Amino acid sequence: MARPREFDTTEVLSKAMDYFWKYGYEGASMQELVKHVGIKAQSLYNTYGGKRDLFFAALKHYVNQSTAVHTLEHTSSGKEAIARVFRDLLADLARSDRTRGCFINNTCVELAPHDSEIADFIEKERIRLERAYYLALARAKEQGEINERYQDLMALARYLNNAQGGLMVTAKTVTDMTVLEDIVGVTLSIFD
Amino acid sequence: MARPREFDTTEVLSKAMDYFWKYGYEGASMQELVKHVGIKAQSLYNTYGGKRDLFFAALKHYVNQSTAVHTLEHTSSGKEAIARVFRDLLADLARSDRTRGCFINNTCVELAPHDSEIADFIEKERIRLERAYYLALARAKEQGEINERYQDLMALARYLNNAQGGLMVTAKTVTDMTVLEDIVGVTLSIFD
DNA sequence: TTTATTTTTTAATGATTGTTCAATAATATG
DNA sequence: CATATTATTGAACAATCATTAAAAAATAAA
Repeated sequence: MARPREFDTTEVLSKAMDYFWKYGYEGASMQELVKHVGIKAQSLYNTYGGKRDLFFAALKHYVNQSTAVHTLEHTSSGKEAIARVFRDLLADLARSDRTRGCFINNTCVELAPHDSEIADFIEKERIRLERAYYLALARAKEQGEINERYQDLMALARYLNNAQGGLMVTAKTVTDMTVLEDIVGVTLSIFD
Repeated sequence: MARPREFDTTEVLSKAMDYFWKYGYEGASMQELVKHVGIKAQSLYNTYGGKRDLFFAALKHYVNQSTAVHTLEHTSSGKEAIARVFRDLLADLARSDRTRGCFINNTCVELAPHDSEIADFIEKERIRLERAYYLALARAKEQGEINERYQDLMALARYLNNAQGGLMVTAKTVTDMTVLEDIVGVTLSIFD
């Protein structure tokens, strides 16, 4: 009935995500982003709406392709699941560009204070990760992997979530991987 | 010899800090900032230089008026010094606007990847705080306040610094203070 | 009081911002 | 093939951006 789209929707979204992830919302200009994603401005506005809509879509795309929750849910040992999340994080930080940080955290810092809808989305993501940590901790407890002096598993989950978020911010300026390894080492020492 | 300045230099700088702290660098417009600080644009440019110069000056002003390092250095008990830093942090978060977060952390997220001079400044600040934590931990160790299974005091200092940074990011979306209290509780439980 | 120097004021600068207009091109269905 | 519908193209839009030009105002020293 009509002319078909010539680009892959999620491919362009992924490129837009890369750009916003690197430059943030205010730091990104649509004219530069247009060059980066490889389609013309009008096509972009037709398919995704305005800048904020595209940004929000990119943010949702980010959480869909992130792996922490999946790792926490699909590793049988609770303690090992948590350790693996942090191990994977360190491996990523050693491999890729550390300065990009976590897109969710970046957005939390930049936009959450000025966009309540995005703030709500981020808070729900935080709770989703918190729950995943909690369930892994509950499994760990059943398996006798939790030191008895820690009774409040929800507090532990929040603590781990916080450490993870902190790590992605700390990694933005730190060049020495030892710093990040030290942080993870002590963070996970509560299991010893 | 010449016409005297009609405004207080550090007073205006403090107002500029408030504005940049709230809106970030890219999110802040000079025309709005001018209204907020109460002097005309030309006076602003005469005294502080361009937008980035003013922002950098505001950031330096922020670290000069921050209290964590001072608290760590001027509390005799090392353990108590560290506990007090986190207690003060929680009190601040309960009292004032949580969404502002920490100006250094905000800037670390927004600008560190694109401005190496600012990244260097932030990294030096991180190291300064890390050292303050380390010295407090060394005092704590002398006073027998450190569990013997923790030998690497620098790793502990980095861990505490990371938890503090994470807390300021987490606080941006969290409305329930219990979450933040849980985080601090578990973070400091390594001393038990 | 005159002069030299600097601040303040008002208005404007060119560049860049996000977004859209108008025209052309490409498809599916009738 | 003709038509309806949507995608792409290239140029343009008003608004806002950081910054500054030019003139008036205020002071200290001569």
